[in-house]
Amino acid sequence: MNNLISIKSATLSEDIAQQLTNAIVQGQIPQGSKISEPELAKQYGVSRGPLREAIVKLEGLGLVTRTANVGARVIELNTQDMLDTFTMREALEGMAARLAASKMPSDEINNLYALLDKHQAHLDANQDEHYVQQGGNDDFHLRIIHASGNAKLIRLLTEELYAVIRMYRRHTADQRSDPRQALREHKAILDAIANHEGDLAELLMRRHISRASRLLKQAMEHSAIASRT
Amino acid sequence: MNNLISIKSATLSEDIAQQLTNAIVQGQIPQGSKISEPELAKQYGVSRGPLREAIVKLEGLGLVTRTANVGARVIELNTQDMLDTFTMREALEGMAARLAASKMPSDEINNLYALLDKHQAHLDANQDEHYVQQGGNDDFHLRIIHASGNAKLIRLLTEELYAVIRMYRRHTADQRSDPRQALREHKAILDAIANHEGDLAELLMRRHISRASRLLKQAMEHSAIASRT
DNA sequence: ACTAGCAATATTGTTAACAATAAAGTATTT
DNA sequence: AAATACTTTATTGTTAACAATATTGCTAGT
Repeated sequence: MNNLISIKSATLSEDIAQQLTNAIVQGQIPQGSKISEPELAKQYGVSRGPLREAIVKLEGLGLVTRTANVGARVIELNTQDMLDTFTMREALEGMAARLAASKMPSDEINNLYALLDKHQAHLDANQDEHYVQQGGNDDFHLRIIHASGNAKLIRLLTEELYAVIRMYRRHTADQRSDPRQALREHKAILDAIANHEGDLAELLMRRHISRASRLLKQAMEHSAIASRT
Repeated sequence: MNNLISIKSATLSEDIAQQLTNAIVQGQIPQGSKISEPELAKQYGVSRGPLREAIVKLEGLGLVTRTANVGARVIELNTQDMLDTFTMREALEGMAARLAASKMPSDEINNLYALLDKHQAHLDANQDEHYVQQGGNDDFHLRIIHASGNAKLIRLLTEELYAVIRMYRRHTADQRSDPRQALREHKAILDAIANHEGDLAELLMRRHISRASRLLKQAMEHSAIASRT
């Protein structure tokens, strides 16, 4: 069951943390469910020590909440928390776009234009398929974040907040997102960056995320996730 | 030695994490020093289990860095990391000020005006003493952050990033900060919030933090901290 | 004298047993 | 029959011993 992606990390604890993160983000461990230490330890074939360390890490990532002498539970997605999280994203990725506009080397800008062309081609080819934000190295947002050159910002967005964001994206399946509109916005942001217009880049990135957040909100309110409370 | 503030938490791990955080922020455990598990365990009178959990938490707070099979080291403050951190603060606290401008109830606004008056009185009384940003409930910034009403933002700023920010503040002693100027800026920010001018509040908060960051940079470059590398 | 390889030591990672707290179930009382 | 107190059970928190890795110090060779 766990032979999906079994990356041998340097330490068991890291390995388990990674696997647990994926399992939670992908919904294999359902929202609100209790994390039983003995059960999971047996399931992953480790002792409770490394498993507990992993749980502490997940708590830091905001994927589980722990209460003393009771245990850990997987968080439950709800509209308010999503809105709060995306407001933070607005602030942080907006700043990332601003920084990128002043620092991004021209060859990387060209790479990004090429990436957007690739996305465009993909959209033209697969007419109806809803163009998922892939989350890999082809993710426009990740590229902008890295281009900010701010190590702390990069770590916060790509390591600490990213898991939760991915969770929201995945569980709502981005049904109503309009991929062509998103791509247009990406292009506008990149144009601003290419022209070294930091103010504009920040503004556009904020609007882009704000719009995504509104769409997600609608999707959540009309889906089972909201009513699962 | 540790009877300074020995808060009995529900669990040993939390307790140790709190004590270690304070010890690092206040410099009792020096920057760059190695965290020896056996040593600290003996010192705090606990076994290595809870201590390790505490270290994992501190890693999440960015106070220590860990490498597998080698151990944990206290971070070393340096100018670049400080600038990166304060850039994030600009984005996040700027957003907090914007949100506060749209949400803050009028009685809390009055409370804050009273607080600033108190700060003013304190400055008038103690002419030369450099008005430390106290970090308690009297801290203007904390009040604005809480007024944002964004639970995720509050947690991030006051629980995850705050320890490191306090560390920078303390280790540079804010020598060159001009408390009267800072107070004027606080008043301007509060005015904007009182008038529900979100854009302005955000702009002013960003400038305020940016200025503090420039001053800190100067202080660090002319102090022993920068040369300790 | 300096470098390279090896042995010894100490530290971290992991495990399993023990203690303490909370949850569940049962019995007893009103 | 319902509610409360108590007992039992299971889970979390903690400890101490064991395994594995990295560092240190020594020896030998050039």
